Amino acid sequence: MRKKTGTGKKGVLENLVLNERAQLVLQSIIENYIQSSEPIGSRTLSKSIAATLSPATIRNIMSDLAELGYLIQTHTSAGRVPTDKAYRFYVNSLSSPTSVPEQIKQKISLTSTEQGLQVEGILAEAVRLLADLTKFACVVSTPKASVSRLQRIELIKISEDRILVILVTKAGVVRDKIIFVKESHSQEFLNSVAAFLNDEFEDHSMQEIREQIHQSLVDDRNRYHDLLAHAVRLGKKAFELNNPGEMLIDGQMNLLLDSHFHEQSSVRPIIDAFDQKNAILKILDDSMKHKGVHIFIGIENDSKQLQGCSLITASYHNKQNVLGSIGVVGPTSMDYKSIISMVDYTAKILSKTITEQSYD
Amino acid sequence: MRKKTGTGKKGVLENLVLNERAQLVLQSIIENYIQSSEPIGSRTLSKSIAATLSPATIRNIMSDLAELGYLIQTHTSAGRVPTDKAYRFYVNSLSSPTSVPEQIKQKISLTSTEQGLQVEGILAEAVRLLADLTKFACVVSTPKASVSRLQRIELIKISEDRILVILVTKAGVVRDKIIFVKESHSQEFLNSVAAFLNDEFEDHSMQEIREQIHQSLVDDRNRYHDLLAHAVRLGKKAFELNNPGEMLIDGQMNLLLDSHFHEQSSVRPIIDAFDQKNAILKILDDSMKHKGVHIFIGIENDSKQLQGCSLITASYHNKQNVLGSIGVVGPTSMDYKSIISMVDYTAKILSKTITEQSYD
DNA sequence: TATTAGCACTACCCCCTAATGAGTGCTAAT
DNA sequence: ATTAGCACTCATTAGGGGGTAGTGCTAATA
Repeated sequence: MRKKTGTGKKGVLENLVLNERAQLVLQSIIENYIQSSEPIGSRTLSKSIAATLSPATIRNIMSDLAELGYLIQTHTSAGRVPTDKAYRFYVNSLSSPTSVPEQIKQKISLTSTEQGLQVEGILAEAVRLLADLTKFACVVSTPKASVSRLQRIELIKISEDRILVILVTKAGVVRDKIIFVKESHSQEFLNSVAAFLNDEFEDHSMQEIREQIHQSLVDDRNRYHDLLAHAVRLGKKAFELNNPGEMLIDGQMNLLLDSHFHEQSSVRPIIDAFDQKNAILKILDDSMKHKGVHIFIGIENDSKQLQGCSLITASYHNKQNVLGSIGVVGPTSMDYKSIISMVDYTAKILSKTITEQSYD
Repeated sequence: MRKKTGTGKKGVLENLVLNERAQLVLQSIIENYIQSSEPIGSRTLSKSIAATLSPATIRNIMSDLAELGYLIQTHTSAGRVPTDKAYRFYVNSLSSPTSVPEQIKQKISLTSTEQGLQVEGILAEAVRLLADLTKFACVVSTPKASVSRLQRIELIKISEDRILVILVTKAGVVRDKIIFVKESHSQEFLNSVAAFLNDEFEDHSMQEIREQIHQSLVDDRNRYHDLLAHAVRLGKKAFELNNPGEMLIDGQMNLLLDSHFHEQSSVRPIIDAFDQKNAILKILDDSMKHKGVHIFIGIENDSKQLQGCSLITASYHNKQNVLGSIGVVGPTSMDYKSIISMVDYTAKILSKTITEQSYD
């Protein structure tokens, strides 16, 4: 640790703000480490750095940066490694959003819409694309059923006591589930019920529909007629909260094979987080609340399992609503600059593709 | 290599068939190796083996087995390791299908049907279950669209030039895709068309439907009336070969973490095979052709990528048809005995669950 | 004749040591 | 304020010896 000159406490810090040179050094360390994923020493740095500083000077600066919590050493005589705090500083200082190189841009195009795939198909392609591009694991949350609006409902008789419900939302998501009934209905009757529900509820949000159905159950009790009664009863079941919100994952393998995670054990908790889903879903949900790219670095994550990695997310939307988020999960020492721009660009293309598809 | 006594060439082999003792030794080596995944020496074996043989005797037998291609040595003074040929011998000699232990049986139960999930949901649960149980990667192929029979078709207007087609098969699979049209149709009109198609084609196989539609296109050219003409035209598009046959994967991670694959590099090609899908799909398809459990050991696989692993598959079915296959992908040194029984049992439960759901 | 005990030999594995080298912190000179 | 120089630390590497688990061969034995 570097001695501070008594009262002045002049070093790298003036009112706890890094001076320009220190910033340069820190930035340089980070970028070097991102590339090599090995501790950076003062000598190597003095060569690669733009400004001409001697190793000794750099050592002093590094010492200060270490004291401020931007760097740590794995052991006494090793080089320095950036902390999560350093990465945070780094991404914050990346004011200018780097544009994606033209050759990458060309790769980011979604063709599944031409094959007539629904939104989930598009999402699957997007997440695969991003995983291939970044060589990390990628996730995307599917549009939330509760906020999206009904396009159409279909009721299909499967057997005497089971009906297949198909819900299509304006956002372009198709969901199906089976409901169980006590009495048998003919397919014709189900058609009438479906027609009624479609007339009544097209363009209403799922949330709204649930409430209204619950309402009518009370209001219309006296002027029951057969169709209405059954429509309400079946509708109630059909619109019950189904799948709570899903996500698609791709490229998990990339994490295992990535050099930044030196030991397998450090990937294990992340894999577990993927299996459990909820921690990651929460992050994706949160990132829907504000526009633009979101960055969660290591220790900043609420979930312990994810504190060994960073997430970069961006929301995607159609004309009217934010639908979900797409993101990459990688080591804290990932190449933020390029990954951020890729996620950003992919999310934009995804939004564009979906918007074009559902003119809605 | 053991010297053969001149003319007789009597050792372990009589007419190229292993004598009983050699079989016992080989089996014991395999079982030991499956457990420890480390080369087996004559001394260790002489202790663990049932019959009381001295290490020297065992060495002689081992030498013969090595010469016959059942065993190899990693280096001169190391123990023996079974070859793929040995595993083949081993599984062939496993005549009696071991029954699944009761406590495992209890774990193998599919609850997704209670949650009103469609066949794909059930498959997803089955493959996850099997992956958790075996600690290897597992795959399942979804029911082939071409062979399954139509339950119902729905046409939903998405925009002026796009129609969402939903196909429900008797096997319980819901498929959706979007088709593009030149002229705009009202939803009412689409309903009529769908009604017509449903009347006409319910319970016909997809293959059949495609042929018949192509037929009518020729036959009915003179007695065109609007509905029919459009029904044929839309139907043609709707029933065009869509998704070529999908598969669900789970537990890929297990492979990376498995001790049998000592170095990561050996898993890489398998991962690639998962990404490309076709090699594995082919195996699953093949395994649909005959009943029971199928075993593909290392070198036996057509695909180079899969020659470092073994696959154990079993088909699942509903009342009438074989629908697809479920299987596990693991190291060649997996515990065949228990894995086989688990795959077998899971496939049976899967079939039972699906059959019960679609009484069809 | 089949089996086994004994023996020489092999090669990996583990542990210890020494040498290397990248890196630091401190101090004194610039 | 910067830098050169120096002593020091500690991970990594290479080399050497002992231990060990294994082999193949031969000769003795049942």
